[in-house]
Amino acid sequence: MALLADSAIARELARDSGLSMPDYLVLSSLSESVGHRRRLTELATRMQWSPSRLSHHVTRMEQRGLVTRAECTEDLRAAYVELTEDGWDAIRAAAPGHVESVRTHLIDLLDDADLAALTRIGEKVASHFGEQCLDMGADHPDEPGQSAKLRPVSRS
Amino acid sequence: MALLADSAIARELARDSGLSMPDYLVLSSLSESVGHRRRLTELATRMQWSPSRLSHHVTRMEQRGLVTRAECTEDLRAAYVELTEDGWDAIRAAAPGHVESVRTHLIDLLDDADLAALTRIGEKVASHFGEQCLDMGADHPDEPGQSAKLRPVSRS
DNA sequence: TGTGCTTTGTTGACGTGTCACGCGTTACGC
DNA sequence: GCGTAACGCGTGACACGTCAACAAAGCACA
Repeated sequence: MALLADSAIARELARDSGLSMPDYLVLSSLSESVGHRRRLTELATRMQWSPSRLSHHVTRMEQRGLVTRAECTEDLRAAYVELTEDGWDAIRAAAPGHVESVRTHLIDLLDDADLAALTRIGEKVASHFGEQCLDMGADHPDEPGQSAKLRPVSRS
Repeated sequence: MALLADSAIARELARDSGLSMPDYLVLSSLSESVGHRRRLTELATRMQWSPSRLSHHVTRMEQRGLVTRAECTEDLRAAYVELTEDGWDAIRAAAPGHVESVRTHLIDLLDDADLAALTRIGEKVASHFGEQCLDMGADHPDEPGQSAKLRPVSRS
């Protein structure tokens, strides 16, 4: 079910933009942040990732030139992850195709009742666990990085 | 949503039985098969896995003594995967706790309408893709290996 | 000041999964 | 039969994640 959709969407993303799904999520989240940068832990909690996971992934993305690490003068333990030019280009190029892909492989298949049921189920399961999957609001919707939320879509 | 449930269920499985989710799936599928054995490709298609993935995973499970490879005399290219004693013990020990876990973390949270919606959505998405996620029927329900289908559960 | 706890992040080992490729076997057209 | 294509499987390189251990910086408090 969702797994099928997921992997198809991921494949299309990789094919069309050379980005993996995690790449996309990181770039997207950074692109929504002030100054296109963010503290590692902050980004990790925001994305519900473990710090370790993010650190590993940032390392890989750094090697491909999509992001950089920058040190934080106020707190010497901390580190910033920052979008590079290439990273910004990449996410800008990838976003439209990706949301399109999500739409055709998932959203458009379902009617309003399905979508409602889906979000309802999501909420139940989420609240059964520790919650905090709520939203914690994007503070600077900058342009790309549509989080592909499950809200109904006004089809043309 | 499903991701949360998934990982919680996987964690419990690992804690209680030392099996990973993929381990469980392989063992479960084998336990439902005639002679507790199956051709690699056959098993792979049945599980919707790539042959490569299954091969890798069987290698790992082989090292832990859960399954064995056996050669196939009719077709020398082919190979069987076979449940060992230990593998059979492992799946038998793990199954009840696992279905219980699925129940408490997913099924029991949802009412009938939710479950109906979930299967409906699943079908839509599945049929949008190549289908064949239909059933291809287990040919020898032997005992364990409950596939954790999304059918409503008669609660006591 | 020093002592110990917390926070932040990195690292290594390892399990898992994909993709591309190679090798031997089988099937098939001629 | 014989050449070739298709099949079944294994493998290596690499991406992705988790877990546990660790280092360094901040912080609290006597």
